[in-house]
Amino acid sequence: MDTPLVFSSSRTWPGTLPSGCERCALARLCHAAADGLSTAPVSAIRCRRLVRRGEPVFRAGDALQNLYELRSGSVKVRVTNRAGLEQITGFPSAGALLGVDAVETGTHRCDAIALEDSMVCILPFSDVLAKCRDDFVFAQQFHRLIAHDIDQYRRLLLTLGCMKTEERVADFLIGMSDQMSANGYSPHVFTLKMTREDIANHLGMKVETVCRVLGRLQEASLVNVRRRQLEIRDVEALRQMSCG
Amino acid sequence: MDTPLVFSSSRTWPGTLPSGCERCALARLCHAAADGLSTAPVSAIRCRRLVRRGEPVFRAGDALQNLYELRSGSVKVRVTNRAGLEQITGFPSAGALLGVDAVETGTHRCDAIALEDSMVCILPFSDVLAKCRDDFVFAQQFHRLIAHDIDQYRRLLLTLGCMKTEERVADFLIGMSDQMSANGYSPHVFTLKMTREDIANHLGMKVETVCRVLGRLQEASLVNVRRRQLEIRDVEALRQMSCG
DNA sequence: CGAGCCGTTGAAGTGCATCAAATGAAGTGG
DNA sequence: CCACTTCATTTGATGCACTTCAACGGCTCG
Repeated sequence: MDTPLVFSSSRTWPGTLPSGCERCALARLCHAAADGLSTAPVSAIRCRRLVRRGEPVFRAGDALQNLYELRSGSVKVRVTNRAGLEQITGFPSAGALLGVDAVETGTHRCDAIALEDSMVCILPFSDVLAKCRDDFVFAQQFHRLIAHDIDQYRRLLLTLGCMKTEERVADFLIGMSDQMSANGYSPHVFTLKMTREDIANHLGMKVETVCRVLGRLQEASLVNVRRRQLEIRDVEALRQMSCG
Repeated sequence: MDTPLVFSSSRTWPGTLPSGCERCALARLCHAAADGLSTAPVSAIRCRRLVRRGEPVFRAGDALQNLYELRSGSVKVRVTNRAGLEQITGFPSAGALLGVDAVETGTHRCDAIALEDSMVCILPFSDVLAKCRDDFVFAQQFHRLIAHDIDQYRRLLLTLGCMKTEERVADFLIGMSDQMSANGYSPHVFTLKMTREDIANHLGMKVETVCRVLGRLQEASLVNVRRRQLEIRDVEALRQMSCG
C-alpha cells in the first residue's frame, strides 16, 4: 500500500487531457488535478488495452489488479454461480468504470465480455487505493461510483422480481436510450450491441419472448426494430409501460 | 468530518464486552479495541433502540444518520421505485448490520421493517466514517461488510433471473437455514418470521405458489411445514434442488 | 370471543416457455 | 469472390407452470 503516486507509464499524456477523458470518472486520478483538491499531479494510467469482441476484460475469480475505464465500445457484465447459472447484470458502454464489483473482496465476481472491439484505460487498483487514502474527496467520489453499480443492481432486482415481460423490455429500452443519451448519441435511434439472447438473459426471459415483445411494440408503433437497429418512436408510452 | 473519536455515550460499557457483542461486526468500533489494531479505545454506541413489530428501523429517503447493528429479532429489507413496485431484498437477523445501503449516497434506498420486536444498536455514521479515516484496517473490514450486502444482491439476481419456483423456494430455505446456523440456532428446525406474502415477494412469486411449492416439498418429505414452523428433513436434496 | 389477517386448497385461465422450422446475416475456406 | 457453414433472428404451434379468482379454516390479538 506504499506504492508511489507517480508511475512510469508506458504512455504519459501531455498537458492537455487526451480526447475522451472529459467524461471519465477517474480523470482526476489519471491526470494532473486541475481543481486544487488533489494532493499531487499523478498519471496513473499504465496503458490502454484493446479488447476484441467476445474477449474478456476480466473474469470472475480473477484477482483484482486493475480497474478499467471503458473508453469506447461496450461490454456485457455477467455473474455466475457454481451451478452454472448466468445472469447478465448490465451492458456498460463508453464512460463506464469496470471492475468495481471486485473492490470489496479483492476478487472479481463477474465476467466482463466485450460486445464489440473496445478500448479500456487500465487503472492499477493499488493507485486508486493510495489516492483514496490521501484524498478524502476523491475517496468519496469513488464511493459514489460504487454506489451507481449497486443502484443498478437494485433496479434490476425490481425488474426481475416484479415486472411482466412487456414492462421489462420497455424498461430495458428506456435504459439503453438513456445510456445513449448520456454518451452524446441520439436517444431515439441507435443500434443494440448485444444479441437477443443476451437481452433475454438480462431480463430473465427467453429469446423468442424478447422477439415477440419487440414485435408487439413495433405493431403498436412504439418502436421500429430491424435486427439490431432500433428506433424509439414513442418514448413516453414506453416510459409509462415500464412502470415509471 | 472532524468529529472527535471518543463520545459521551448515554451508556458506556464496562471493561468486558456486553453479552451478544462477540459476533458484532463493529464491536471494534463500539468498544475498546483488544487486538491492538485500533488507534484508540472508543465507545461509539449512543444507545440501543427497541423497534416494535411492523415499525421501521429506517425508511427509503431518510438521510443516513446511523448504521444499526441488529442485536435480536429480524427485519425485512425492501426496495421500492416511484411506480410503487416493491421488492424485498432480504430478511436479516441478529448480528446483521443494517443501513449500509445508504453508505454510498448518504440516503437510505431501502425500508427496513421489523418482523418482530427487535433490538438494534445505534452507530452514528459519522463515527464510523471517522474511524475509517484513522484506521485503515477497520476501513477494510467495513468494506467487507458492504461487500456482503452486494453479494446478496448478486445472488438474488441469479435467483430471480434464472430459477424456477421450486428452485427459488429451496434456495430460500437453504439460505434461512444457513442464517439460523450462523446465529447458533438449529439449521434443521426453526420458525419463519415473515409472512408467505413476504416470501413470495422476495422470490418473485405469488403467495399461492409459495404455499403449493411448500406443500410439494412436504409431500416429497424434504421438509415439514406447519404454518411458520419449519423442519428441514433433507438438506442435501434441497441444496441439490436449489442449483448448487 | 369475534374480527381480521394469514395460510391453504381448488378450479380455471393465460402468459410465457418449449419445440420446431424457415429465413437472413455473417463469417470461413477454397 | 463465391459456396458453404454457422450463428442470429423471427415466426408458428403446442404445452405447461404459474397466476388469477374464489372460498374456507385456523391463528392471533385486541
